[in-house]
Amino acid sequence: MICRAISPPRDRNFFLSLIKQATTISHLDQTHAQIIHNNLVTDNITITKLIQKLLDFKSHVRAKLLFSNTDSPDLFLYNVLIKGLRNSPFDSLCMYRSLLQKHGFEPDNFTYSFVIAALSDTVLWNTIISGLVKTCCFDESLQVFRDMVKRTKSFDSTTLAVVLSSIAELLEMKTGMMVQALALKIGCHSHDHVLTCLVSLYSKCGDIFTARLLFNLIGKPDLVAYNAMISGYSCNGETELSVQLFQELLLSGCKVSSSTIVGLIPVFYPFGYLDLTRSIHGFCVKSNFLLNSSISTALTTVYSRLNELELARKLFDESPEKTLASWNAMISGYAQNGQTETAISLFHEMQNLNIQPNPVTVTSILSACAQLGALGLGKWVHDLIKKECFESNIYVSTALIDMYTKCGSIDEARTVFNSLQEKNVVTWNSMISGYGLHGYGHEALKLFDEMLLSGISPTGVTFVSILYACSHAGLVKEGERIFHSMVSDHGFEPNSEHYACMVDILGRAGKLEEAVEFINKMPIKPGPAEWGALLGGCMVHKNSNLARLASDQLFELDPENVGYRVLLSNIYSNNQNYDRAASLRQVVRRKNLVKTPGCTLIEVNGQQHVFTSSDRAHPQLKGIYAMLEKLMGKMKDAGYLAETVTTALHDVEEEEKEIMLSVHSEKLAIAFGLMMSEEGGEIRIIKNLRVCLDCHNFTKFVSGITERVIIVRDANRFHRFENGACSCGDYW
DNA sequence: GGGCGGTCTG
Repeated sequence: MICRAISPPRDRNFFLSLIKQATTISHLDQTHAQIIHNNLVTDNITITKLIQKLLDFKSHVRAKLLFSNTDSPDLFLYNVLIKGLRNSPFDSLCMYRSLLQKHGFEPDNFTYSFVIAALSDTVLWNTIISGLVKTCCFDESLQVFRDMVKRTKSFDSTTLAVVLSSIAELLEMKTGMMVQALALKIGCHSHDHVLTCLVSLYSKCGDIFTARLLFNLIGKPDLVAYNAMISGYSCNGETELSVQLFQELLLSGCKVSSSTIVGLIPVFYPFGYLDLTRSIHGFCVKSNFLLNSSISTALTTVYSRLNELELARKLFDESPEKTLASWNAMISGYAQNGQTETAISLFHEMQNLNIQPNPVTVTSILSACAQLGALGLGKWVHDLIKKECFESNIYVSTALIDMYTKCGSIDEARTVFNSLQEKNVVTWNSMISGYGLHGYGHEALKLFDEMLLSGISPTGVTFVSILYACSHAGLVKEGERIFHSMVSDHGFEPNSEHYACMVDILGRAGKLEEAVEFINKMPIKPGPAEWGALLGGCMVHKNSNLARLASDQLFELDPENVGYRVLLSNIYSNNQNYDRAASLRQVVRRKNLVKTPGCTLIEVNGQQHVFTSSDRAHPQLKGIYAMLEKLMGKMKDAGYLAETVTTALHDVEEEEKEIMLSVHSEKLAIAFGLMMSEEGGEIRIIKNLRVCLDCHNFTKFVSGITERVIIVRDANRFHRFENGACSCGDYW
């Protein structure tokens, strides 16, 4: 077609006018062919005009191709290209760089104005957005992006890729899909890096199916794309597929990177891939990947989650370059597995090495303090948080609330709660369960309503917390109302924990028959939690027949658990059924089941003291026993009778029982607390088991006689003793 | 263009 149009040789002006008049790309094609025919391709003026016209027609690819075939481009041609490519700022900047590097031209004022025009359109915006993403200001980066879309239409694939990674962090699937639509609109949806970001976004939002479809659209996935997909499978619990893709990558002969391994390590639920973790570990040893701190941190984490703390610690100790994340992984590993003292001592070690903690570190330490009841250390950490300005971090403030409620300072917790600008569902849950722990059922219910009003959706945990609060405050009607609203208003399918809470509510309130009926009507098979709750209710209300029913189920479901046998034995003793009580204890002994020994902790001047039953080890023992004797004398005058019958495990002589009871660990701790504190000061103790009836009674008397407030945290809740009464209303 | 560490129930 083109050949037919070729005419005899013409001069440059002729072609310039042809170019100027061209109204379609095909006109330009014809003109281009004639220029080639007339050997005018080396004429910069003609070629420049041609390129300019191509750029006017937005045919950037053709313009760039023509330019790359130009032997000696001059400054003017460069300027034309930089200006014409301003809507593809990346290309525009590439031209500018090539101008400086390849040809050594001095750019003129026009060059600069064109570069700046390109920059202000897109690159400047992209730089700001990616800067925000790099500093984890994801919300702000989205705001800037929205601004950019509003003010200029010139976002490019780089913008979208950066924004998508931000959206993936925020898990805003809907926004992500809108950006995906924009990508389709401007024709960069099929760009590999955009697709890779989309794979990552869909994986993080849990839609692994779509993620895989998008991955399949990438023609020849590079390592980064593979890494996104491998880690996507892994964090969605598709461990086998993750490993499969990893093997595929290895077979393709590709050299994997540290990111590949980090993504592959199964740190997410479901746990239990110990063998796989060991083989990844082995692979890392062979390929020297353990020198990489990210990999050794990820392995430390997964071993911790598998309860393999020794393996985790070995990795941590052998890691040549410990980052803050390595320390945090190890500390949280200990804290989450209940090795709270080790967590704290590792924290102190870190401090001695002058390594500054970050919000992640203090969150774990606060969790350890909460479990331990270490109020002194918790307050010290709170000061540190204020000093370092970590208060705005939602994890930190939530952990702080949890620490204060579990250390008995519910008012402090509420102060922190009120001061927060941002609260998520976990924050609300912590405060609600805190009120439950302290027996403040009505406050918990009020807070629950406030939470719904503020637009936060409750989770399963919220309902456990609120039902638990109802149970500990004897709020049967309210509990039943919440349970029903959970199903009908919030569309939740109750799980075993929720059913157990309801059994607990009914059982504690003495509605034992109703509780049994409730269990029988459950749509799922009742487990240890439900029967255990029933047994607890039977103990409070001294019903040995139903206790028998519950324990038969429990012994079958959980034969190794001693607690249930002890509970049943207490119920028998209580009904003077000493034979049965004794035979149960025989079973415990014969089966070599170990009863958790009771112990009580008290903090004096920031130092923790632990007492066990009939403790003989404490250096101030003499004083403690003297104090105890003095108290007993005064209490007997006031009408105290040891609750031997209901509490003791053994059918021994009355006097002997009394001696046994008198040395329960909480009594020792209270006596010690009285000795060590100022007149009128509060005493706080923490017990690992549920407080027994006698100790509860004892503490009520002590609070009356000594005019002290005594706060006791037991395995279930808080008791605040004041003027001879307890905040639980003898209901626990 | 991708990766590791943190809060709430029983």
